[in-house]
Amino acid sequence: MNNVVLIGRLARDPELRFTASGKAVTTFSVAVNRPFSKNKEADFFNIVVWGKSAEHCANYLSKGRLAGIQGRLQSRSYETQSGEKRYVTEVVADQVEFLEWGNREGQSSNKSNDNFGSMDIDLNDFEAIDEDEDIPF
Amino acid sequence: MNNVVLIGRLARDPELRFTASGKAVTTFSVAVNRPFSKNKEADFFNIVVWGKSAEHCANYLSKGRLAGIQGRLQSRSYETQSGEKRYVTEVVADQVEFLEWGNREGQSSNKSNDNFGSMDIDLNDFEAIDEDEDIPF
Amino acid sequence: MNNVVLIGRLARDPELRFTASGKAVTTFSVAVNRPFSKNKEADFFNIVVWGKSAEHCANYLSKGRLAGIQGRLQSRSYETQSGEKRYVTEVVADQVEFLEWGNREGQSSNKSNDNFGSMDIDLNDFEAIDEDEDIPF
Amino acid sequence: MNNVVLIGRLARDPELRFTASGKAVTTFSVAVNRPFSKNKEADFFNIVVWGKSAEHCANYLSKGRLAGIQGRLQSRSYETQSGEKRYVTEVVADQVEFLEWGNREGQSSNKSNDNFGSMDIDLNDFEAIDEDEDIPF
DNA sequence: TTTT
DNA sequence: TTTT
Repeated sequence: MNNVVLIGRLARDPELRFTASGKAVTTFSVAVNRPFSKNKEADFFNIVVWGKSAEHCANYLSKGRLAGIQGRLQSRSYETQSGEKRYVTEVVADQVEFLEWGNREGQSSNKSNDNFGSMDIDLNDFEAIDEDEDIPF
Repeated sequence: MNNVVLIGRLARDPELRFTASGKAVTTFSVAVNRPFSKNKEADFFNIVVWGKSAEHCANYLSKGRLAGIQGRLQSRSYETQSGEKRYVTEVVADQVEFLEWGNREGQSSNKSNDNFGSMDIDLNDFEAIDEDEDIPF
Repeated sequence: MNNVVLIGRLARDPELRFTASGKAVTTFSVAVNRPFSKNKEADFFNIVVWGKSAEHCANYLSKGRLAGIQGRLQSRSYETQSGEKRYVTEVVADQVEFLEWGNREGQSSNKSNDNFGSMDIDLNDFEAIDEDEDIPF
Repeated sequence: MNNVVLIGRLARDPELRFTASGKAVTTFSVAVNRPFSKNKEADFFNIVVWGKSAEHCANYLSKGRLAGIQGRLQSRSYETQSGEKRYVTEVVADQVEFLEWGNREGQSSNKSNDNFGSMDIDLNDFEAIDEDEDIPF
């Protein structure tokens, strides 16, 4: 059992990449406010989304937008350029719910929690990443 | 371990009551849309909130508002007027997050996920309910 | 967002059925103890499991066994034989973790949280149910 | 909303410390097996428990024991001895359920999911830590 | 190294 | 730097 649910705002725009085999992966950071914290403290977590949902996130989310995330916690290790082993903990999302909508330029509108309509997203012009390459946080 | 997280819209206005000992309890029903369901199917659940959070919900939530709910699942039995025993399952909320704000009369604005400011709510004029009385769904 | 996690003991043996199209569905009831409750109160919930996991549950779980359940809450209505409409809330499990193992006759052993090995289950001799027929709680 | 549920085995014995003001804090690492992973991969997470529950964990958990953990995800930064800023993500547990019991020396027995009986733990002989001192992972 |  |  490994289950995480977060609601928070994107701390930066999502980044969409592709594995060598063409699988989409989107990463972003989310700020989750602590309840009852007057000084507006937040925790920041790295989110990884795969597949079709990755493309939705890249297309519909942007910095500042509110999102609900359900997934699992994952620990991963990588080598630093100086040869050190480092450990990170991130959330691999199974489901991302857009709790706020708006055009990229500005004002948001609330159609959240409705279900997706059709969408025409263009998935060209994105950098490819190697399969199994480390997530580039 | 007993943990539930829901995001949905209030299907009706919340109802605030008080136990004989003065403890606040708010109940409402929430509609949670099923993902990928074009025909906009939803599941409806009864939510129970106790204490200070009950008062917040009564004051800030209303029909149609979007809320995030974290709590535990509870099964409860009661006698129907004809003497039958009936079982209900409801969610007892530990935490309710207001994902949409607006004045009671109408247009909503998005200040969600901010922390509470001060509030002046008047808790008079509410019906009392007996302590341990069944939740009146 | 609609997410439930429970840990509890089976209140009765699981029941495996099949839809007309051959899809496996297992139902059982689980008792979840309330924390800090000396008098051993428990909440009882109905669990529905579909597909391959349904077969695993029917084969490896039995009354009294401890299980971890992750899934989503579902509300469903049905007509009683006297024509009344009744509502039930149940948990549709995405994942069931066997936290206790043992042969059906008796003593349990703890190999929980290991991953599944191969298994040879015989799926004959089960009653068929109609597709979309109401879950028979 | 910030909610995590894990079931896993302790990767090492828990460590109990106290803040300057006398508040108990226990830390441990938990191994959560990935489902369907034949090669027995696991994710490892650091858990922090405060207060009375911290004392229960220190007293009843040990390396290898199975536990269910419910809490929230927390990001924390600290300075490395060489002056670098480092970020860690850990789980602050609200609730720890002991899914396996046994005496410290050896064989485990399954009385999990029962509620606590009385306990006599001696909280002397533990190192104090400064209030707000970094959790010593 | 961050969101509102 | 890890559990069964």
